[in-house]
Amino acid sequence: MVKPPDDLVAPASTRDVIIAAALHCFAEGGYEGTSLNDIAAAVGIRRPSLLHHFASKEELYGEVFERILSDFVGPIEDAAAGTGEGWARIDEVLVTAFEVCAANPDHVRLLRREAIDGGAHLGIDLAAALRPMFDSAVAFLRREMDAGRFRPHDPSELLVTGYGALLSSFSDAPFLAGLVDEDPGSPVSLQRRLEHLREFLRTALVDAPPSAP
Amino acid sequence: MVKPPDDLVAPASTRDVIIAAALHCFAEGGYEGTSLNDIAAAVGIRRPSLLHHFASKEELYGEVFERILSDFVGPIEDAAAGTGEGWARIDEVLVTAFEVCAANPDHVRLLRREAIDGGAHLGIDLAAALRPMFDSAVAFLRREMDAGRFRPHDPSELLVTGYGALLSSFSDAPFLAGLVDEDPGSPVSLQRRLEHLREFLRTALVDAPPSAP
DNA sequence: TCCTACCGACCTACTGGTAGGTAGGGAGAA
DNA sequence: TTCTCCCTACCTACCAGTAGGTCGGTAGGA
Repeated sequence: MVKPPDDLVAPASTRDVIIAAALHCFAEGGYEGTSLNDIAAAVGIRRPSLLHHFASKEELYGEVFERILSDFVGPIEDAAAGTGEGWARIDEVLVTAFEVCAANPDHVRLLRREAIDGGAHLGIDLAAALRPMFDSAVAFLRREMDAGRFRPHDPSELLVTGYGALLSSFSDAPFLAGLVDEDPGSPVSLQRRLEHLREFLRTALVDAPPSAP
Repeated sequence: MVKPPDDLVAPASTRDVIIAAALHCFAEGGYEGTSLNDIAAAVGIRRPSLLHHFASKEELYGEVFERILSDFVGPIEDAAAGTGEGWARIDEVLVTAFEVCAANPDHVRLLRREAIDGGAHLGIDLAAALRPMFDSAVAFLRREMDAGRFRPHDPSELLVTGYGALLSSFSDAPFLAGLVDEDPGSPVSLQRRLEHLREFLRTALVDAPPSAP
């Protein structure tokens, strides 16, 4: 439970290696589709050794999710905690969120799996964890719309739309790769996707495009 | 493989009942998270009886997916096969797709699961099945943009965005229900969501809103 | 008399988890 | 220094439970 302070000294503790391997396996195959043997094999140890570090599969999954919330959702929350106004603020959060997603595709996939399973899978209440960020985003959007800086939309609908548009291109990447003749994870593809999302959202939100041809 | 003609006579053949139950179970728990016992219990028979109708779990899953493609993707393809022009055509497809999703939330969830798993899970190549529709949609969008009826966007990026925005609100419904204080499946909620998607897409695509206040 | 639909009993493989044991490193005492 | 003690990390062997799938048999309608 309590993290020992030797985390600072050890370069990569076995626990961390296990969590990283488990995150990848769970993202790949889901909770039910991943056996403790799979994870142990990825680490290079036997299952009982793995269970020496984590009391149960469920507990391991919980820690994996803590990791996701801290090093994936965290940076996005930080960016969202800014104080900017208007489109610039949205843009900053969008770019940050996109970069975090691009840097951690496994995180996105597992997050998505959890969302599909209801977000309250195993002692995890994803919605409750994300709700503060969601609510403040709604408040921000409403304020900006009232101030006339954004076109009027339903703020929470808008967020759901953005959420879906952003996450889907990462969580469904292997599928989408079969629709377009390109690796969605390639730099050029990512760059194009980000620019599209920014331009698309800006067009929908801001009254007049600043420099449309 | 070949559907027997007695489908026409029987009001609901055991096969169909099994497929329907399996679709629900798979949507709920995923392929790995669903046992044949679960499905058999939902139907009201024993596992061996179920395996009398389908040779294996994998074959059953395949037939479930055929069902999804035929009675879920099919109607959307039909709507997309129209000959309209400009926003009206997009709108028609969007509304149809939305209604199909709303009427078959299990289908959406299972489709989403499959997309996350890569779309080529068990002899199913989802991307290949959807690709013709996708390609013709890209061609349509490109044509309309070239004709100046839509703002310029990358057509395939636009489709991915729309795909994500539309499907996510259904596939992640149980999670999103925890973000907003409302059942996303309620009629009023669905209506608002659809109107938002239409308005949002129209704003982004069409140069000037036809009747903005 | 078949044939279809169904069932109980059984099989093997694998699941999460436990029991018990061992190698090795550090601390302390002689 | 060396012997002992203990603790951590890991192992093999095993457990009960459940997975998908097979076998042999039966009830009942055509």
